[in-house]
Amino acid sequence: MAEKEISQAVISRLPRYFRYLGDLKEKGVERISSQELSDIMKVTASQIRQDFNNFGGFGQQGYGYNVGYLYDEISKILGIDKEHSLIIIGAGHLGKALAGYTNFNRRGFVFKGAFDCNPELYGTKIRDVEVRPITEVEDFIKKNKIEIAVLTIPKDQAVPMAHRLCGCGIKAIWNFAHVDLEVPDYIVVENVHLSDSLMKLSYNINRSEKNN
Amino acid sequence: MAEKEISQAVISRLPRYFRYLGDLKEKGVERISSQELSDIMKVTASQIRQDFNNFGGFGQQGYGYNVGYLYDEISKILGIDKEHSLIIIGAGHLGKALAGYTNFNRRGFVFKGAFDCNPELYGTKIRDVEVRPITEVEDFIKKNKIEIAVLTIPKDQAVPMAHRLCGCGIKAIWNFAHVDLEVPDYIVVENVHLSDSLMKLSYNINRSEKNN
DNA sequence: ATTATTTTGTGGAATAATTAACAATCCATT
DNA sequence: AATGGATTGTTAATTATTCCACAAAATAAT
Repeated sequence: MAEKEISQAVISRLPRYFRYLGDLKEKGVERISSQELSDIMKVTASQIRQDFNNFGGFGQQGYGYNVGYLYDEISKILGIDKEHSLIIIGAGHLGKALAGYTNFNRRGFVFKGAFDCNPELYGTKIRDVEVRPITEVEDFIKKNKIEIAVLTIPKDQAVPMAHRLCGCGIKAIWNFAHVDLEVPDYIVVENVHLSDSLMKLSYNINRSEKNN
Repeated sequence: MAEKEISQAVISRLPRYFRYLGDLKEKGVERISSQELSDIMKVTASQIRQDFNNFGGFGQQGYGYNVGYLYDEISKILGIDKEHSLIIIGAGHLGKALAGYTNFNRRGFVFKGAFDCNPELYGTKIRDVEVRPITEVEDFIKKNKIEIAVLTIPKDQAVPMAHRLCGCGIKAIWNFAHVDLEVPDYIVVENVHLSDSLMKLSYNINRSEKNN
């Protein structure tokens, strides 16, 4: 099953297409051409067509793309047409913020559990889910077939925790700790390094001041 | 002052170099070659040298790079050798989480104010900073010369809020709302689209399952 | 039905990013 | 001081990405 590998550059753009198509769908727009989408999204029409073509043509010559159909196809490509179970490790503000995003739930990400090492939090609730001691995490993952672990714990705890998680059937880690995790090939890691993002912003302030 | 424009691909890698150099510095490592750094960071030595050379050579032939010096130079490039004042708009969990990152403070990002439109939050405190009504935001920015506004509010409020902010001397917006902001050229926007990140993760779970 | 118009899918050109290779040059040792 | 070894800075080659242009195919109009 060796399909042509699709570059992460393309994948990174899909959620944005998805977002705009969702908006269009809500507005009742039924069809759209790559040119119209190009105008709205400020990317070239050529790139839009190229991107969609990576997955086989979704459009029709002389017509354009059917918004609803394209929306559904992208959701299949992204794998958000199915449910994904998810636990949050680290019940601080960030963990709570992520658990609270109703948006994620709508997209099929189901929040099933929260864990922390602070005994004061045990039994408290985040969106009807009670916080459990971190010692129970392995069992919980196995029993509930959890796919995704969200790591919102300090960097020094993140590496050993990732190690623990890899042994019990987890498929992916959404990592908010400011550290690179080392995991086996078959485990997916998606990093959100907020401080990196803020430094990029800082650089661009600097640059903008020099140029203007 | 038209220096050669440096690609955002390079800029995106600088914070990661910075992080690793900081770790090395703490461990007391004084010098490092591109090859050694390459082994640790899992990128090519060639890319490391190429990246640093965009800003003029920081190394010395036959010696390598001085860790402390390189660290300082990168911090200057990123503009984190100076202080940046920052306010948070939206005092929910995410806003609180970001305000609480002691890391940011260490990097020179100084948390000066928090704003919300929920009257119940007025006067409550986040790290010794009291939450103010959103109506006061323009005055506050002007009086306190705020550089960065962190947007942690719902998407439908984000666009008009960005518009308000642009008029009062803000330099950059760190945007956590799931929407693209339209701002003038001279305002820097750094987006953190968490749902996009989660969708990418979902795609990669799918892919990983097909390939293994 | 025929023709004109629209718009995709796609091959190839242009641009950008990454990697390889190596001469220049600095450090370290004798 | 001279020699050998190490390692950068930099040019060239390779690979990846983006953009252009147009034939093919469908829609819409007459």
